[in-house]
Amino acid sequence: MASEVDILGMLSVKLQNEIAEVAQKHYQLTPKEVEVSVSRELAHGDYTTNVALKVASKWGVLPRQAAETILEELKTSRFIIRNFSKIEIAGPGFINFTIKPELLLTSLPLLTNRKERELWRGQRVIVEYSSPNIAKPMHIGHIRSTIIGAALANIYENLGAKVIRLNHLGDWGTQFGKLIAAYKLWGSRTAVHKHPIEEMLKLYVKFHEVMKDKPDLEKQGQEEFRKLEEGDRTNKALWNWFKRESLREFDILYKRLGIKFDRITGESFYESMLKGVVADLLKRKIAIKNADGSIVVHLESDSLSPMLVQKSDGASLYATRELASIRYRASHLKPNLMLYVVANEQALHFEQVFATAARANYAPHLKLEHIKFGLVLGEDGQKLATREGKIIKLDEVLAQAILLARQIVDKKNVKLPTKAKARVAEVVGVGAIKYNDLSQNRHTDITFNWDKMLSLDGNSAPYLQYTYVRLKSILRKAQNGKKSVKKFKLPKIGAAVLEQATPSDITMLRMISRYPEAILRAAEENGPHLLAGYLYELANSTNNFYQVSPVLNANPHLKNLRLTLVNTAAEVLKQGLEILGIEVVEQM
RNA sequence: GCCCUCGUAGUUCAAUGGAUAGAAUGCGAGCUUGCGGAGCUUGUGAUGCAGGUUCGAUUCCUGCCGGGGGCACCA
Repeated sequence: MASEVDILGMLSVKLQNEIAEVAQKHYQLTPKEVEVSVSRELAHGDYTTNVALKVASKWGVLPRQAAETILEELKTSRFIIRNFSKIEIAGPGFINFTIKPELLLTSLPLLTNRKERELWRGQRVIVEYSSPNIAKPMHIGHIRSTIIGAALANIYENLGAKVIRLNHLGDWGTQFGKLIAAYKLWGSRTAVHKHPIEEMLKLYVKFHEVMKDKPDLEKQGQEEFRKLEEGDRTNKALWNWFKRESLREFDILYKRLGIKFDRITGESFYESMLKGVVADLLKRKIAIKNADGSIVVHLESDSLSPMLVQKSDGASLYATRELASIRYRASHLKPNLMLYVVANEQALHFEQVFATAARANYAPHLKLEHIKFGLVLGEDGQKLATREGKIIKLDEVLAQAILLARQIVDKKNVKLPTKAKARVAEVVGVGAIKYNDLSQNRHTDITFNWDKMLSLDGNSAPYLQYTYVRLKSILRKAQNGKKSVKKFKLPKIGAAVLEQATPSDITMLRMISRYPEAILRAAEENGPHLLAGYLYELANSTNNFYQVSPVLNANPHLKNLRLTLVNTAAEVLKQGLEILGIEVVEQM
């Protein structure tokens, strides 16, 4: 668990070795029989590095007497004396080591410097996220992939990786045959041009409604897709147009959400490679051809159901395109890790695709990972289905959130210029929506709820943004109108000032110091909520801190210390929120 | 039937196998000096059931119950 990315990590690793050594010496155990695990946490208001000693199966947890023996020896160690202010046995199996605050103080300036923690330097990471279907509105279900994916991309980038952000559009497949068929039957060029996605969705929904009475319609849709895949001019032109119009609408949303991609390539990009993939799988007997002409990969030996890679009419499938994309990306983009940020409902699909890719060796030296997340369910707790037109549109949710934020700004900060108010409403509204998703474990299903989605109190983005604003306000006052905040340089502070520090100062110092660890853990678990949770705790300590500790009116030594804490906390909050894709403002 | 996933205060969510299971919200009680009350302090209240592994289980394993999703010509 411990990695040497920051002062805490370095101390933990050394401590681990130190204790293992002493334990071995006294109890003649081999290194394998000594297991030392390290955890770092803020416990009982006191920041300590906690070491749980577990010595093989011999005694189970370390007995008290053994712990005391080890403790006595450790107390004479120069390393311990230099770095820790307090050591004590704290319950069965636990020895608490309290790190000297001055060590944390000296490492403060390094915290916001990402060069200090580039564990992923030289690695290439592909993050595929958002990936909406063209011709359909982006609904509330797309928000999770978009926001979680963007945050993960930022997290890996912050750790030094070269990140490639991919938007793999759903722009190919039978659904477009259906849309083309529907357009040919009932479509109007002017209507589609006026409200592209809205109109295309209407056509798609109508197609499925009519299909209930006329099952033949389904075949018609499949036929149109087959023609599209064979290069039919009319169909291709229609498809291109649908795609253009859709992207135009998506861009507005992405801009508002502050989401960027390095490549927007869609499934159709791999169209020319599909036949090659199928032929390759057939040739190497990974896939077999059925009597009806369909081609399938049997995965029973991997305890998976078979995966179809070509339909009996010769058309391709989702899985075929996925395999082609893996093959292409592995050889052209050469990533070390590829993350698919896609809903849990596609778990089987990815297991099948990954298993097949492994057999065909399409992704050597490349780790493929499905970052799955729970669905956003309707207020009735049931799945939201596009086909039935039962959706909550993303742009409506955003508009609502911004509106609500605006009402609050108008009330809370009357003096702010109108332009600034609009900006605050935008940043707060969008931030609240994003944070709502990023602050919770991605695995659970979310039941959509307007009130919760639009909540601006408590554990929410506005709370963090507000904390940042308060800190900046203090810094502005501290520099007394001189220059910009950016140029404000804090004087050096010596360790001696810590003698005057209050518990609240030390808690702040310790909270701030945990920042690198939060980013690391978020990457390890592919869970942005771990970073969000940390930032919330930091904001919490901060609000408590300036409630009880005067900054500007403190004596000069304490004032310097506290200004340093305020400045660093503000910087960490800003940077941390930026990694999550949430903006801050200077006043709100 | 098989597979994935979830089950924690009234509600919405946390908790690398570790210490007294944390927050938010709701409801109750407080906070004029000092930098912004979108805040702070404080009370209230929870691990679906039954086994197993372990010194120790919300966490890992097995079974059951319950919610959601998926299981070849949709994506």
